[in-house]
Amino acid sequence: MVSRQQQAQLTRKKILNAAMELFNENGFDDVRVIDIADKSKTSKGAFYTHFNSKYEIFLEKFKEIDEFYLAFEKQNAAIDSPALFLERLHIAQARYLRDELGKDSVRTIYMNLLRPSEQNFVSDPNRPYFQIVKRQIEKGQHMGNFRTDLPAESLSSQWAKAIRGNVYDWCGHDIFDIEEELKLLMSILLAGIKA
Amino acid sequence: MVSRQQQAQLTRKKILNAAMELFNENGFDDVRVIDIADKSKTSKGAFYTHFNSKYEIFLEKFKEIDEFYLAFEKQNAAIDSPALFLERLHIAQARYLRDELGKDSVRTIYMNLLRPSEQNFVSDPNRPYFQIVKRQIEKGQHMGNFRTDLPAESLSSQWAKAIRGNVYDWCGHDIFDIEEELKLLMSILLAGIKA
DNA sequence: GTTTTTCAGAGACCCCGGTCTCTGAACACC
DNA sequence: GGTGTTCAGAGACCGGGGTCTCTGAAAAAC
Repeated sequence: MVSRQQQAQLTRKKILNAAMELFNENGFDDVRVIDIADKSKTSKGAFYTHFNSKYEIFLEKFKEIDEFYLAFEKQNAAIDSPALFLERLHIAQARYLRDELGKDSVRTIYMNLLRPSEQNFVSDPNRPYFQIVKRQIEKGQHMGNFRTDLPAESLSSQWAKAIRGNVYDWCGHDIFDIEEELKLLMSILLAGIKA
Repeated sequence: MVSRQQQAQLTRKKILNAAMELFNENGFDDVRVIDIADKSKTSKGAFYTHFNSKYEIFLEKFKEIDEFYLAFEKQNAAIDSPALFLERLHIAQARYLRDELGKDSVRTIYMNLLRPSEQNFVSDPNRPYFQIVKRQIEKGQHMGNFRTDLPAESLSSQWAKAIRGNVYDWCGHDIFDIEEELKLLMSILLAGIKA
């Protein structure tokens, strides 16, 4: 017989796999916790011993977005202009949200981030995204391209908020292409942080 | 006996009043539909003949925000500089959200705006807020203060989105003062739309 | 080896938003 | 006034997220 710990880890994995498949097939709202329990041949009890909520397990899907950012930074280290880097980064981000994750998933995340219990991982300043943006803005300041009346810290957090507004609007609407709108927004933001 | 219509209107009003009191006392999440029915001496059936959801009745509270914008515009018609006008408008808005509505209510609205069924009244371009912002930006363009490579329509909608990002972040966090953050954000946005 | 403790997990249960059905009074028509 | 029709409203019911309790096997204690 396997140890209790091993068994538990296996159960966790079965639940996670079943959930991912179901979310991909049907979207967050149309998957019930009981469906996940059935598909993974476990139970609600098992589900809630391993995850705190249906939303929490959904979030697992998004852990990889940080890898996306880190990969982007590595691949584009050669870009010298911070403005250009930021532009490319965010266009890639917009495409990732639109084409990889999908509007519905992003909507689910943005909704649940406002639940009182959740702490907002999206705007956690330790995430790679922030670090990357901040580094680029610092770089731009040192190069004399960006204004220095505000610290890089402030500029980057304001930048990120504005971007989040774009994402929020996009995922709450039926229409409008996130990439096109993003370009407009960035043309204002970039002009706003230039020296 | 009163007419059926009169009776219905009275019921509607009783429900609305009870709901407003309860929401103010306990906040959206801690008020159940059955509480509203009980307090108004009606029933769930009555509630749902007059309102489509618990959220819909909550929104009634916010209809007045449009009056706030119109009142602001009337009172500040003397401000000649569009940049100054926009700054004052949004600071007043931030205070209104923070002090009149409260973070929790704003959070509830921003959450529910992402429900698939809702159409987003917050970013409806016909609302007074947009009209006001757009008019100021047009004015600034005519005065030669603001850039004209993008139409006022675009500039104002990007502006509004960035502002929404600020509100979204604020109501999803425990900390951070919306007014102070807004000033930082606007210092970037204004610089970004200047000629 | 036997007894005690722990703990993953099954599933009955609770809670609450929203729906459905049924009732009785107001209205329309004669 | 009598008869059929409409519709506001009462409240049973449903669906689904999340909780509680109980069980039986693994781990610990002896």
